[in-house]
Amino acid sequence: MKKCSKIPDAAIERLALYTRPLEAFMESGIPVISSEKLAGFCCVNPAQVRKDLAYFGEFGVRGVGYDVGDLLREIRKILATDREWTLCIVGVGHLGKAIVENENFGKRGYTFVAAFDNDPNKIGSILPSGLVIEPVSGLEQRVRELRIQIGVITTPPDSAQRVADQLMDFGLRGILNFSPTQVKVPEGCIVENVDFAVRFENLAYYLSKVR
Amino acid sequence: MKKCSKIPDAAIERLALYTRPLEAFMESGIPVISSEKLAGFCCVNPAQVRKDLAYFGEFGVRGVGYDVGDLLREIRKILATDREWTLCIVGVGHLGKAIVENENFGKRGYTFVAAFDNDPNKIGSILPSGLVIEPVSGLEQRVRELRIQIGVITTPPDSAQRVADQLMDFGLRGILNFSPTQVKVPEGCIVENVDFAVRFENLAYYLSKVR
DNA sequence: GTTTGCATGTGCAAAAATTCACAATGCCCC
DNA sequence: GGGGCATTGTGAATTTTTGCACATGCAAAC
Repeated sequence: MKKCSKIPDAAIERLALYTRPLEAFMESGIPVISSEKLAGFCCVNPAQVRKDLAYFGEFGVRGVGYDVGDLLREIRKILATDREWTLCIVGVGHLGKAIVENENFGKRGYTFVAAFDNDPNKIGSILPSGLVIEPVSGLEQRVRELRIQIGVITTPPDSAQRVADQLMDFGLRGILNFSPTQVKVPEGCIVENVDFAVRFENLAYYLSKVR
Repeated sequence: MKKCSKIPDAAIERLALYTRPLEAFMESGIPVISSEKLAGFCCVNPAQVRKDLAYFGEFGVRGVGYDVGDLLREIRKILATDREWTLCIVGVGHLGKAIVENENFGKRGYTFVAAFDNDPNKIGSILPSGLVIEPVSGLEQRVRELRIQIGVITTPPDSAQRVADQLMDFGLRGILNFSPTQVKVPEGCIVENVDFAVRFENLAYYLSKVR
């Protein structure tokens, strides 16, 4: 196992990707998988799979492959998705609601414990999941008392940075920003900006090239 | 201008990113921007900005910078987002609805012309945008008659690939897949898989490293 | 018209990521 | 219990991407 070498961001990204087919194999009762097969499902090179895993340890058996259950457990340990994370969401528009309700999220144990919005018409109403929409003014108190670790931002872009700054002030360290702005955070905090209109723009580019 | 050199995917991704601050400058009436400033807003290296643009032409003025309006127009031309694209969505759950209604999408001229679902309770109901939910059985006819170019998949993961295959059969070439499976498409078709639980998993990883 | 200043565009070097290719090694079968 | 098979783990080669550093060229000032 390598120790000090820096691990590429892309490797972490792929690690998450690998879990998807692994989960499916788990359900189908397939006990063992080779790097070649797994790579096939994820459209990557088999050596890539092995190298990505090698950053963190030796999880396979030579001549055999990887035990599906073990590997899944190991990857979850690496990604730290084997523990409970408490999230809150700020901005309960269509997208915000969809994310809170998303079973893909929920199934993986990312639990939203609070939802905030500034719209007086929304405050007090109850989401299908049972969460009550609270005013943003209560952010500080709630973040602290619920020990919220991750803030998901689904506000309009012009409030995104402000909300992020607030959340950070209140002691939270991780942000998932869905608004189409690059939110910046100080050293020691982490932000993932996920502007998925960008994906559409890429698609448009590549589509305009073919044919 | 380089001609035959292959353009990195990451460059295309960043091009889309650059438009965000550019749009903001546009609104604020800032007429000209330097690669350094723009890079700052996007958290990249100024040389990177210049190089990304250089793949496609010379858009700046030496000693001055880039005209905001011109550059925005040029990037949109490159990304092919200056033209109208007709989209449909398959799977109108929370996420599907959020995407159709998303103003960030709508604002950029990506118009959904049809929405499909298999749930009899949903079929016939009208989305806030005015779109009527149609049965998936009508997919072929509608894709052809509306000349739909891009399919957005927000079904559960186990139907994603099947839906993609159908869409492709019906002549569509581009797919934006939001379900947590890697959808595969034949040569000449393009798919963007956007599994945003992956972003959460990355966040969890990096959060577990700090402190 | 000439000079000065400044930001672009780009060749080249450095760094990073990916892929190859093979030695290492555990399992299964005889 | 030993040999062969299959697949891992990994050093080295390759490819790709990024960043530096500076020559280039435009504009504005004088």
